[in-house]
Amino acid sequence: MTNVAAKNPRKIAVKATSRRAGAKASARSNLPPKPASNRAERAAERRGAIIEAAMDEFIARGFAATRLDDIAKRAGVAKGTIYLHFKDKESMFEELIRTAIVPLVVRLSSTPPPPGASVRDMVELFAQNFIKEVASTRRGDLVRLIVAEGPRFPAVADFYYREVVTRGLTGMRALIELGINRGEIKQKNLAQFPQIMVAPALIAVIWQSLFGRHAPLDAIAMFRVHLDLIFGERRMA
Amino acid sequence: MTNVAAKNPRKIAVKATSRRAGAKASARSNLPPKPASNRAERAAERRGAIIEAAMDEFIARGFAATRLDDIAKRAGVAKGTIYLHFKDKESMFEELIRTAIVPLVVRLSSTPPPPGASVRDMVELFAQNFIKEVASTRRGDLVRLIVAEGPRFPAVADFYYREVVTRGLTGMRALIELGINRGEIKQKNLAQFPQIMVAPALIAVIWQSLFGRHAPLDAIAMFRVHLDLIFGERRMA
DNA sequence: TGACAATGACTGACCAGTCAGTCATAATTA
DNA sequence: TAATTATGACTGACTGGTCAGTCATTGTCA
Repeated sequence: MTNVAAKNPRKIAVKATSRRAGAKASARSNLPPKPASNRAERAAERRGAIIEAAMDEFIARGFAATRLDDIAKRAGVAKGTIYLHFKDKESMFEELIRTAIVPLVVRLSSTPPPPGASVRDMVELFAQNFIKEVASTRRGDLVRLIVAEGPRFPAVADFYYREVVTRGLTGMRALIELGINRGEIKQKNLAQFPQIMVAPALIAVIWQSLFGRHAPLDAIAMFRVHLDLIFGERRMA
Repeated sequence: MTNVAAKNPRKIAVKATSRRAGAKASARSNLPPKPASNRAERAAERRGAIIEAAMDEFIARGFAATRLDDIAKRAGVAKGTIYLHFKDKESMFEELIRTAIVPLVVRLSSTPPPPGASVRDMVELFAQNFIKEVASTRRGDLVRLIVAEGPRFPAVADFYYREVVTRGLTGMRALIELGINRGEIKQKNLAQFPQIMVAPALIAVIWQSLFGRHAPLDAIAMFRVHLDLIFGERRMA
Protein backbone atom coordinates (compact mmCIF):
# COMPACT_ATOMS: atom_id res chain seq x y z
CA MET A 1 0.00 0.00 0.00
CA THR A 2 3.03 2.26 0.05
CA ASN A 3 2.10 4.39 2.98
CA VAL A 4 5.74 4.04 3.73
CA ALA A 5 6.43 6.85 1.37
CA ALA A 6 4.11 9.08 3.28
CA LYS A 7 5.90 8.27 6.43
CA ASN A 8 8.97 10.12 5.41
CA PRO A 9 7.99 12.74 2.89
CA ARG A 10 10.67 15.23 3.77
CA LYS A 11 13.55 13.32 2.32
CA ILE A 12 12.27 13.21 -1.23
CA ALA A 13 13.13 16.65 -2.49
CA VAL A 14 16.21 17.25 -0.49
CA LYS A 15 18.75 15.21 -2.30
CA ALA A 16 20.41 17.05 -5.13
CA THR A 17 23.52 18.10 -3.24
CA SER A 18 24.68 14.89 -1.76
CA ARG A 19 25.50 13.39 -5.10
CA ARG A 20 28.14 15.99 -5.68
CA ALA A 21 29.44 15.26 -2.26
CA GLY A 22 30.41 11.90 -3.60
CA ALA A 23 32.63 13.54 -6.16
CA LYS A 24 34.52 15.59 -3.63
CA ALA A 25 34.93 12.53 -1.50
CA SER A 26 38.16 11.85 -3.35
CA ALA A 27 39.73 13.67 -0.45
CA ARG A 28 41.11 10.32 0.61
CA SER A 29 44.88 10.59 0.69
CA ASN A 30 46.57 11.81 -2.47
CA LEU A 31 45.41 9.58 -5.22
CA PRO A 32 46.21 10.98 -8.63
CA PRO A 33 43.28 12.49 -10.51
CA LYS A 34 41.32 9.47 -11.46
CA PRO A 35 38.21 9.70 -13.61
CA ALA A 36 37.06 6.17 -12.92
CA SER A 37 34.08 6.30 -15.14
CA ASN A 38 33.58 2.59 -14.93
CA ARG A 39 31.39 1.23 -12.23
CA ALA A 40 33.60 -1.62 -11.15
CA GLU A 41 36.57 0.69 -11.01
CA ARG A 42 34.77 3.12 -8.79
CA ALA A 43 33.71 0.33 -6.51
CA ALA A 44 37.23 -1.00 -6.25
CA GLU A 45 38.46 2.49 -5.53
CA ARG A 46 35.97 2.89 -2.75
CA ARG A 47 36.86 -0.42 -1.31
CA GLY A 48 40.46 0.67 -1.32
CA ALA A 49 39.57 3.92 0.39
CA ILE A 50 37.67 2.03 3.06
CA ILE A 51 40.59 -0.30 3.67
CA GLU A 52 42.98 2.60 3.87
CA ALA A 53 40.78 4.50 6.27
CA ALA A 54 40.05 1.46 8.38
CA MET A 55 43.73 0.70 8.70
CA ASP A 56 44.41 4.20 10.00
CA GLU A 57 41.57 4.09 12.46
CA PHE A 58 42.28 0.60 13.76
CA ILE A 59 45.94 1.43 14.22
CA ALA A 60 45.10 4.63 16.03
CA ARG A 61 42.36 3.29 18.31
CA GLY A 62 42.46 -0.48 18.30
CA PHE A 63 39.60 -2.72 17.26
CA ALA A 64 37.04 -2.10 19.96
CA ALA A 65 37.37 1.67 20.15
CA THR A 66 37.19 2.23 16.42
CA ARG A 67 33.88 3.55 15.13
CA LEU A 68 32.65 2.54 11.73
CA ASP A 69 31.21 6.03 11.36
CA ASP A 70 34.72 7.40 11.57
CA ILE A 71 36.03 4.96 9.02
CA ALA A 72 33.21 5.91 6.70
CA LYS A 73 33.84 9.59 7.17
CA ARG A 74 37.55 9.23 6.57
CA ALA A 75 36.94 7.15 3.47
CA GLY A 76 34.42 9.67 2.17
CA VAL A 77 31.70 7.06 2.09
CA ALA A 78 28.42 6.38 3.84
CA LYS A 79 28.39 3.82 6.58
CA GLY A 80 26.14 1.51 4.64
CA THR A 81 28.72 1.29 1.88
CA ILE A 82 31.10 -0.44 4.22
CA TYR A 83 28.60 -3.25 4.55
CA LEU A 84 28.53 -3.72 0.80
CA HIS A 85 32.17 -4.72 1.00
CA PHE A 86 32.48 -6.39 4.39
CA LYS A 87 30.25 -8.63 6.42
CA ASP A 88 30.78 -6.88 9.71
CA LYS A 89 33.36 -5.03 11.74
CA GLU A 90 35.12 -8.16 12.86
CA SER A 91 35.60 -9.77 9.48
CA MET A 92 36.58 -6.41 8.09
CA PHE A 93 39.36 -6.28 10.63
CA GLU A 94 40.57 -9.77 9.87
CA GLU A 95 40.46 -9.26 6.13
CA LEU A 96 42.28 -6.00 6.57
CA ILE A 97 45.19 -7.58 8.34
CA ARG A 98 45.43 -10.22 5.70
CA THR A 99 45.41 -7.85 2.77
CA ALA A 100 48.03 -5.72 4.45
CA ILE A 101 50.34 -8.52 5.50
CA VAL A 102 50.55 -10.55 2.34
CA PRO A 103 52.09 -7.94 0.06
CA LEU A 104 54.47 -7.03 2.85
CA VAL A 105 55.71 -10.57 3.15
CA VAL A 106 55.95 -10.85 -0.61
CA ARG A 107 57.96 -7.68 -0.90
CA LEU A 108 60.34 -8.60 1.90
CA SER A 109 60.87 -12.17 0.79
CA SER A 110 61.40 -11.28 -2.84
CA THR A 111 64.40 -9.05 -2.37
CA PRO A 112 66.94 -9.95 -5.05
CA PRO A 113 69.76 -11.96 -3.48
CA PRO A 114 72.99 -10.19 -4.47
CA PRO A 115 75.38 -12.48 -6.37
CA GLY A 116 78.53 -12.81 -4.33
CA ALA A 117 77.03 -11.77 -1.04
CA SER A 118 78.10 -13.16 2.28
CA VAL A 119 75.44 -14.44 4.64
CA ARG A 120 76.01 -11.42 6.77
CA ASP A 121 75.35 -9.18 3.79
CA MET A 122 72.14 -11.03 3.10
CA VAL A 123 70.90 -10.74 6.64
CA GLU A 124 71.91 -7.12 6.80
CA LEU A 125 70.16 -6.35 3.56
CA PHE A 126 67.03 -8.04 4.78
CA ALA A 127 67.15 -6.20 8.07
CA GLN A 128 67.67 -2.88 6.35
CA ASN A 129 64.68 -3.53 4.19
CA PHE A 130 62.64 -4.61 7.15
CA ILE A 131 63.55 -1.62 9.22
CA LYS A 132 63.01 0.78 6.38
CA GLU A 133 59.73 -0.75 5.26
CA VAL A 134 58.28 -1.68 8.60
CA ALA A 135 59.89 -0.09 11.61
CA SER A 136 59.72 3.43 10.29
CA THR A 137 56.32 3.28 8.64
CA ARG A 138 52.73 2.68 9.50
CA ARG A 139 53.36 -1.00 8.94
CA GLY A 140 55.18 -1.08 12.22
CA ASP A 141 52.03 -0.03 13.98
CA LEU A 142 50.35 -2.84 12.15
CA VAL A 143 52.66 -5.29 13.87
CA ARG A 144 51.84 -3.65 17.16
CA LEU A 145 48.17 -3.95 16.33
CA ILE A 146 48.55 -7.67 15.74
CA VAL A 147 50.35 -8.09 19.03
CA ALA A 148 47.62 -6.10 20.70
CA GLU A 149 44.59 -7.80 19.21
CA GLY A 150 46.03 -11.21 18.47
CA PRO A 151 44.73 -12.92 21.59
CA ARG A 152 41.22 -11.69 20.86
CA PHE A 153 41.42 -12.72 17.21
CA PRO A 154 42.79 -16.23 17.05
CA ALA A 155 42.20 -16.21 13.32
CA VAL A 156 44.51 -13.25 12.99
CA ALA A 157 47.13 -14.70 15.28
CA ASP A 158 47.06 -18.03 13.48
CA PHE A 159 47.28 -16.38 10.10
CA TYR A 160 50.18 -14.27 11.24
CA TYR A 161 51.92 -17.25 12.73
CA ARG A 162 51.49 -19.30 9.59
CA GLU A 163 52.19 -16.69 6.96
CA VAL A 164 54.79 -14.55 8.62
CA VAL A 165 56.37 -16.14 11.64
CA THR A 166 57.02 -19.66 10.44
CA ARG A 167 57.98 -18.49 6.96
CA GLY A 168 60.35 -15.88 8.32
CA LEU A 169 61.90 -18.20 10.84
CA THR A 170 62.31 -20.99 8.31
CA GLY A 171 64.07 -18.68 5.93
CA MET A 172 66.24 -17.30 8.65
CA ARG A 173 67.16 -20.77 9.83
CA ALA A 174 68.24 -21.70 6.32
CA LEU A 175 70.38 -18.60 6.19
CA ILE A 176 71.94 -19.40 9.55
CA GLU A 177 72.75 -22.93 8.46
CA LEU A 178 74.33 -21.57 5.33
CA GLY A 179 76.38 -19.25 7.48
CA ILE A 180 77.48 -22.11 9.69
CA ASN A 181 78.46 -24.22 6.68
CA ARG A 182 80.41 -21.37 5.20
CA GLY A 183 82.18 -20.78 8.46
CA GLU A 184 80.75 -17.30 8.88
CA ILE A 185 78.85 -18.23 11.99
CA LYS A 186 80.59 -19.99 14.84
CA GLN A 187 77.70 -20.55 17.16
CA LYS A 188 76.04 -23.76 15.94
CA ASN A 189 73.12 -23.58 18.32
CA LEU A 190 71.89 -20.41 16.73
CA ALA A 191 70.01 -22.42 14.13
CA GLN A 192 67.78 -23.71 16.91
CA PHE A 193 66.58 -20.19 17.67
CA PRO A 194 66.35 -18.09 14.55
CA GLN A 195 64.28 -15.73 16.68
CA ILE A 196 67.52 -14.40 18.10
CA MET A 197 68.56 -13.18 14.69
CA VAL A 198 65.48 -11.04 14.22
CA ALA A 199 64.83 -10.07 17.82
CA PRO A 200 66.48 -6.64 17.67
CA ALA A 201 64.56 -5.77 14.55
CA LEU A 202 61.28 -6.56 16.25
CA ILE A 203 62.30 -4.70 19.35
CA ALA A 204 63.01 -1.73 17.12
CA VAL A 205 59.52 -1.90 15.65
CA ILE A 206 57.90 -1.93 19.04
CA TRP A 207 60.22 0.74 20.34
CA GLN A 208 59.42 3.12 17.52
CA SER A 209 55.74 2.49 17.98
CA LEU A 210 55.76 3.16 21.70
CA PHE A 211 58.65 5.48 22.41
CA GLY A 212 59.75 6.63 18.98
CA ARG A 213 58.41 10.11 19.32
CA HIS A 214 59.99 10.46 22.70
CA ALA A 215 63.31 8.67 22.26
CA PRO A 216 64.12 7.63 18.72
CA LEU A 217 66.25 4.56 18.24
CA ASP A 218 68.80 4.07 15.48
CA ALA A 219 67.55 0.65 14.54
CA ILE A 220 70.04 0.05 11.79
CA ALA A 221 73.05 0.89 13.93
CA MET A 222 71.67 -1.37 16.62
CA PHE A 223 71.22 -4.19 14.18
CA ARG A 224 74.81 -3.81 12.97
CA VAL A 225 76.09 -4.23 16.49
CA HIS A 226 73.92 -7.28 16.80
CA LEU A 227 75.35 -8.71 13.60
CA ASP A 228 78.84 -8.09 14.92
CA LEU A 229 77.97 -10.38 17.80
CA ILE A 230 76.93 -13.14 15.48
CA PHE A 231 79.44 -12.81 12.66
CA GLY A 232 82.31 -11.28 14.56
CA GLU A 233 83.31 -7.66 14.55
CA ARG A 234 83.79 -6.37 11.06
CA ARG A 235 87.04 -5.02 9.74
CA MET A 236 86.44 -1.34 9.30
CA ALA A 237 86.34 -0.18 5.69
CA MET B 1 6.85 5.22 41.61
CA THR B 2 7.93 8.82 41.44
CA ASN B 3 11.26 8.14 39.98
CA VAL B 4 10.52 11.35 38.16
CA ALA B 5 11.81 12.93 41.31
CA ALA B 6 15.23 11.98 40.05
CA LYS B 7 15.17 15.32 38.31
CA ASN B 8 15.45 16.85 41.74
CA PRO B 9 18.00 19.59 41.29
CA ARG B 10 19.17 19.79 44.84
CA LYS B 11 21.76 17.20 45.32
CA ILE B 12 24.30 16.53 47.91
CA ALA B 13 27.32 18.41 46.74
CA VAL B 14 29.83 16.21 48.39
CA LYS B 15 31.99 13.49 47.06
CA ALA B 16 35.51 14.64 47.28
CA THR B 17 36.32 11.19 46.11
CA SER B 18 37.84 9.18 48.88
CA ARG B 19 41.54 8.84 48.36
CA ARG B 20 41.84 6.68 51.39
CA ALA B 21 45.15 5.22 50.39
CA GLY B 22 46.47 5.56 53.90
CA ALA B 23 45.44 2.39 55.67
CA LYS B 24 46.24 -0.50 53.44
CA ALA B 25 48.30 -2.35 55.97
CA SER B 26 46.36 -5.56 55.88
CA ALA B 27 47.91 -8.89 55.20
CA ARG B 28 46.35 -9.75 51.85
CA SER B 29 47.52 -13.32 51.69
CA ASN B 30 44.53 -15.59 52.24
CA LEU B 31 41.28 -14.64 50.65
CA PRO B 32 38.34 -16.90 51.52
CA PRO B 33 38.13 -17.29 55.30
CA LYS B 34 38.52 -13.73 56.35
CA PRO B 35 35.99 -12.00 58.56
CA ALA B 36 37.90 -8.74 58.53
CA SER B 37 35.79 -7.03 61.08
CA ASN B 38 37.66 -3.83 60.68
CA ARG B 39 36.22 -1.39 58.22
CA ALA B 40 39.45 -0.12 56.70
CA GLU B 41 40.65 -3.65 56.27
CA ARG B 42 37.55 -4.67 54.46
CA ALA B 43 37.84 -1.65 52.20
CA ALA B 44 41.44 -2.45 51.35
CA GLU B 45 40.46 -6.03 50.70
CA ARG B 46 37.75 -4.96 48.32
CA ARG B 47 40.07 -2.60 46.57
CA GLY B 48 42.50 -5.46 46.12
CA ALA B 49 39.79 -7.69 44.74
CA ILE B 50 38.79 -5.00 42.27
CA ILE B 51 42.36 -4.53 41.10
CA GLU B 52 42.83 -8.25 40.71
CA ALA B 53 39.62 -8.64 38.77
CA ALA B 54 40.28 -5.60 36.63
CA MET B 55 43.71 -6.88 35.74
CA ASP B 56 42.27 -10.15 34.52
CA GLU B 57 39.58 -8.48 32.50
CA PHE B 58 41.81 -5.85 30.94
CA ILE B 59 44.37 -8.46 29.99
CA ALA B 60 41.74 -10.68 28.48
CA ARG B 61 39.80 -8.03 26.58
CA GLY B 62 41.84 -4.85 26.38
CA PHE B 63 40.77 -1.50 27.73
CA ALA B 64 37.90 -0.57 25.47
CA ALA B 65 36.16 -3.94 25.40
CA THR B 66 36.30 -4.47 29.15
CA ARG B 67 33.01 -3.91 30.98
CA LEU B 68 32.98 -2.51 34.47
CA ASP B 69 30.03 -4.75 35.21
CA ASP B 70 32.23 -7.75 34.55
CA ILE B 71 34.99 -6.43 36.76
CA ALA B 72 32.47 -5.84 39.52
CA LYS B 73 31.00 -9.29 39.16
CA ARG B 74 34.39 -10.94 39.17
CA ALA B 75 35.46 -8.97 42.20
CA GLY B 76 32.22 -9.85 44.00
CA VAL B 77 31.26 -6.22 44.35
CA ALA B 78 28.61 -3.88 43.04
CA LYS B 79 29.52 -1.56 40.24
CA GLY B 80 29.09 1.52 42.38
CA THR B 81 31.76 0.25 44.72
CA ILE B 82 34.34 0.57 42.00
CA TYR B 83 33.65 4.27 41.92
CA LEU B 84 34.39 4.53 45.61
CA HIS B 85 37.96 3.53 44.82
CA PHE B 86 38.57 4.91 41.34
CA LYS B 87 37.57 8.09 39.58
CA ASP B 88 36.66 6.42 36.30
CA LYS B 89 37.55 3.57 34.01
CA GLU B 90 40.49 5.34 32.49
CA SER B 91 42.24 6.35 35.69
CA MET B 92 41.51 2.91 37.06
CA PHE B 93 43.40 1.43 34.16
CA GLU B 94 46.36 3.73 34.58
CA GLU B 95 46.55 3.24 38.32
CA LEU B 96 46.30 -0.48 37.76
CA ILE B 97 49.32 -0.60 35.51
CA ARG B 98 51.28 1.41 38.00
CA THR B 99 50.43 -0.71 40.98
CA ALA B 100 51.28 -3.83 39.04
CA ILE B 101 54.53 -2.62 37.54
CA VAL B 102 56.22 -1.14 40.55
CA PRO B 103 56.47 -4.27 42.69
CA LEU B 104 57.58 -6.18 39.63
CA VAL B 105 60.46 -3.80 39.02
CA VAL B 106 61.33 -3.84 42.67
CA ARG B 107 61.41 -7.60 42.80
CA LEU B 108 63.48 -7.95 39.65
CA SER B 109 65.95 -5.24 40.52
CA SER B 110 66.45 -6.43 44.08
CA THR B 111 67.75 -9.88 43.27
CA PRO B 112 70.72 -10.56 45.51
CA PRO B 113 73.92 -10.27 43.48
CA PRO B 114 75.86 -13.48 44.05
CA PRO B 115 79.34 -12.86 45.49
CA GLY B 116 81.89 -14.12 43.00
CA ALA B 117 79.59 -14.09 40.04
CA SER B 118 80.72 -13.33 36.52
CA VAL B 119 78.83 -10.75 34.52
CA ARG B 120 77.41 -13.55 32.45
CA ASP B 121 76.11 -15.21 35.59
CA MET B 122 74.48 -12.00 36.66
CA VAL B 123 72.77 -11.46 33.35
CA GLU B 124 71.71 -15.06 33.19
CA LEU B 125 70.30 -14.93 36.67
CA PHE B 126 68.38 -11.81 35.87
CA ALA B 127 67.04 -13.30 32.68
CA GLN B 128 66.00 -16.47 34.41
CA ASN B 129 64.12 -14.45 36.97
CA PHE B 130 62.55 -12.34 34.30
CA ILE B 131 61.47 -15.28 32.22
CA LYS B 132 60.17 -17.16 35.22
CA GLU B 133 58.36 -14.20 36.75
CA VAL B 134 57.16 -12.51 33.61
CA ALA B 135 57.25 -14.57 30.46
CA SER B 136 55.45 -17.52 31.94
CA THR B 137 52.91 -15.70 34.07
CA ARG B 138 50.10 -13.25 33.73
CA ARG B 139 52.64 -10.47 34.02
CA GLY B 140 53.74 -11.23 30.52
CA ASP B 141 50.28 -10.41 29.29
CA LEU B 142 50.61 -7.21 31.22
CA VAL B 143 53.59 -6.27 29.08
CA ARG B 144 51.57 -7.09 26.01
CA LEU B 145 48.75 -4.96 27.36
CA ILE B 146 51.09 -2.01 27.72
CA VAL B 147 52.36 -2.48 24.20
CA ALA B 148 48.79 -2.67 23.02
CA GLU B 149 47.33 0.29 24.87
CA GLY B 150 50.44 2.42 25.26
CA PRO B 151 49.80 4.69 22.29
CA ARG B 152 46.32 5.47 23.56
CA PHE B 153 47.53 6.07 27.10
CA PRO B 154 50.55 8.34 26.91
CA ALA B 155 50.58 8.49 30.68
CA VAL B 156 51.02 4.73 30.80
CA ALA B 157 53.65 4.68 28.08
CA ASP B 158 55.60 7.48 29.74
CA PHE B 159 55.41 5.82 33.10
CA TYR B 160 56.56 2.55 31.67
CA TYR B 161 59.39 4.24 29.81
CA ARG B 162 60.55 6.09 32.88
CA GLU B 163 60.16 3.40 35.49
CA VAL B 164 60.97 0.29 33.56
CA VAL B 165 62.69 0.93 30.28
CA THR B 166 65.25 3.54 31.23
CA ARG B 167 65.94 1.88 34.56
CA GLY B 168 66.37 -1.49 32.99
CA LEU B 169 68.53 -0.23 30.18
CA THR B 170 70.70 1.83 32.50
CA GLY B 171 71.29 -1.16 34.71
CA MET B 172 72.01 -3.35 31.76
CA ARG B 173 74.43 -0.82 30.32
CA ALA B 174 76.32 -0.74 33.59
CA LEU B 175 76.52 -4.51 33.54
CA ILE B 176 77.77 -4.50 29.98
CA GLU B 177 80.45 -1.97 30.79
CA LEU B 178 81.51 -4.09 33.70
CA GLY B 179 81.71 -7.04 31.36
CA ILE B 180 83.82 -5.07 28.92
CA ASN B 181 86.17 -3.93 31.65
CA ARG B 182 86.53 -7.43 32.96
CA GLY B 183 87.23 -8.72 29.49
CA GLU B 184 84.16 -10.94 29.43
CA ILE B 185 82.60 -9.01 26.58
CA LYS B 186 84.57 -8.31 23.45
CA GLN B 187 82.11 -6.22 21.54
CA LYS B 188 82.58 -2.68 22.87
CA ASN B 189 79.67 -1.20 20.94
CA LEU B 190 77.22 -3.33 22.83
CA ALA B 191 77.07 -0.73 25.59
CA GLN B 192 75.46 1.64 23.12
CA PHE B 193 72.51 -0.69 22.67
CA PRO B 194 71.65 -2.51 25.89
CA GLN B 195 68.38 -3.34 24.16
CA ILE B 196 70.21 -6.11 22.36
CA MET B 197 70.94 -7.83 25.63
CA VAL B 198 67.29 -8.06 26.62
CA ALA B 199 65.72 -8.41 23.18
CA PRO B 200 65.33 -12.20 23.24
CA ALA B 201 63.71 -12.05 26.65
CA LEU B 202 61.13 -9.60 25.41
CA ILE B 203 60.56 -11.59 22.28
CA ALA B 204 59.92 -14.57 24.49
CA VAL B 205 57.30 -12.67 26.45
CA ILE B 206 55.45 -11.65 23.32
CA TRP B 207 55.82 -15.10 21.82
CA GLN B 208 54.31 -16.81 24.82
CA SER B 209 51.49 -14.35 24.87
CA LEU B 210 50.62 -14.78 21.20
CA PHE B 211 51.73 -18.24 20.19
CA GLY B 212 52.56 -19.93 23.46
CA ARG B 213 49.57 -22.20 23.46
CA HIS B 214 50.23 -23.19 19.90
CA ALA B 215 54.01 -23.38 19.79
CA PRO B 216 55.74 -23.06 23.14
CA LEU B 217 59.21 -21.59 23.18
CA ASP B 218 62.01 -22.61 25.51
CA ALA B 219 62.87 -19.08 26.48
CA ILE B 220 65.67 -19.99 28.83
CA ALA B 221 67.46 -22.17 26.31
CA MET B 222 67.10 -19.44 23.76
CA PHE B 223 68.54 -16.90 26.11
CA ARG B 224 71.53 -19.13 26.80
CA VAL B 225 72.32 -19.31 23.12
CA HIS B 226 72.05 -15.57 23.01
CA LEU B 227 74.46 -15.23 25.90
CA ASP B 228 76.87 -17.52 24.12
CA LEU B 229 76.94 -15.01 21.30
CA ILE B 230 77.83 -12.21 23.65
CA PHE B 231 80.17 -13.92 26.07
CA GLY B 232 81.52 -16.64 23.84
CA GLU B 233 80.45 -20.24 23.85
CA ARG B 234 80.69 -21.78 27.25
CA ARG B 235 82.89 -24.69 28.13
CA MET B 236 80.53 -27.57 28.72
CA ALA B 237 80.37 -28.80 32.26
C1' DT C 1 22.13 6.45 66.37
C1' DG C 2 24.91 8.82 63.21
C1' DA C 3 28.29 8.38 59.68
C1' DC C 4 29.85 6.10 56.18
C1' DA C 5 30.14 2.06 52.95
C1' DA C 6 27.78 -0.49 49.55
C1' DT C 7 24.29 -1.41 46.34
C1' DG C 8 22.09 -1.89 41.82
C1' DA C 9 18.34 0.20 39.17
C1' DC C 10 18.48 3.78 36.20
C1' DT C 11 19.90 7.23 32.62
C1' DG C 12 21.68 8.95 28.57
C1' DA C 13 25.12 8.71 25.22
C1' DC C 14 26.95 5.93 21.95
C1' DC C 15 27.35 2.78 18.15
C1' DA C 16 27.00 -1.63 15.07
C1' DG C 17 24.20 -2.97 11.84
C1' DT C 18 19.76 -2.29 8.77
C1' DC C 19 16.97 -1.04 4.93
C1' DA C 20 13.77 1.89 2.30
C1' DG C 21 14.76 4.96 -0.95
C1' DT C 22 17.77 7.45 -4.61
C1' DC C 23 20.16 7.97 -8.81
C1' DA C 24 24.16 7.32 -12.02
C1' DT C 25 25.11 4.14 -15.22
C1' DA C 26 24.45 0.05 -18.11
C1' DA C 27 21.42 -2.56 -21.00
C1' DT C 28 17.80 -2.76 -24.10
C1' DT C 29 14.71 -1.16 -27.37
C1' DA C 30 12.98 1.63 -31.17
C1' DT D 1 21.57 7.22 -32.07
C1' DA D 2 18.17 8.54 -28.73
C1' DA D 3 14.75 7.13 -25.55
C1' DT D 4 13.42 3.94 -22.10
C1' DT D 5 14.02 0.61 -18.64
C1' DA D 6 16.77 -2.20 -15.37
C1' DT D 7 20.43 -2.55 -12.21
C1' DG D 8 22.72 -2.19 -8.09
C1' DA D 9 25.96 0.94 -5.78
C1' DC D 10 25.23 4.17 -2.51
C1' DT D 11 23.06 6.75 1.16
C1' DG D 12 21.97 8.03 6.01
C1' DA D 13 18.12 8.05 9.26
C1' DC D 14 16.80 4.75 12.32
C1' DT D 15 16.70 0.74 15.72
C1' DG D 16 17.93 -2.03 19.33
C1' DG D 17 21.26 -3.10 22.41
C1' DT D 18 25.19 -1.91 25.33
C1' DC D 19 27.60 0.24 28.92
C1' DA D 20 29.99 4.13 31.75
C1' DG D 21 28.72 6.65 35.28
C1' DT D 22 25.03 8.34 38.91
C1' DC D 23 22.50 8.45 43.09
C1' DA D 24 18.54 7.30 46.13
C1' DT D 25 18.19 3.68 49.05
C1' DT D 26 19.81 0.09 52.08
C1' DG D 27 23.16 -2.04 55.07
C1' DT D 28 26.84 -1.92 58.55
C1' DC D 29 30.10 -0.50 61.83
C1' DA D 30 31.75 2.28 65.79
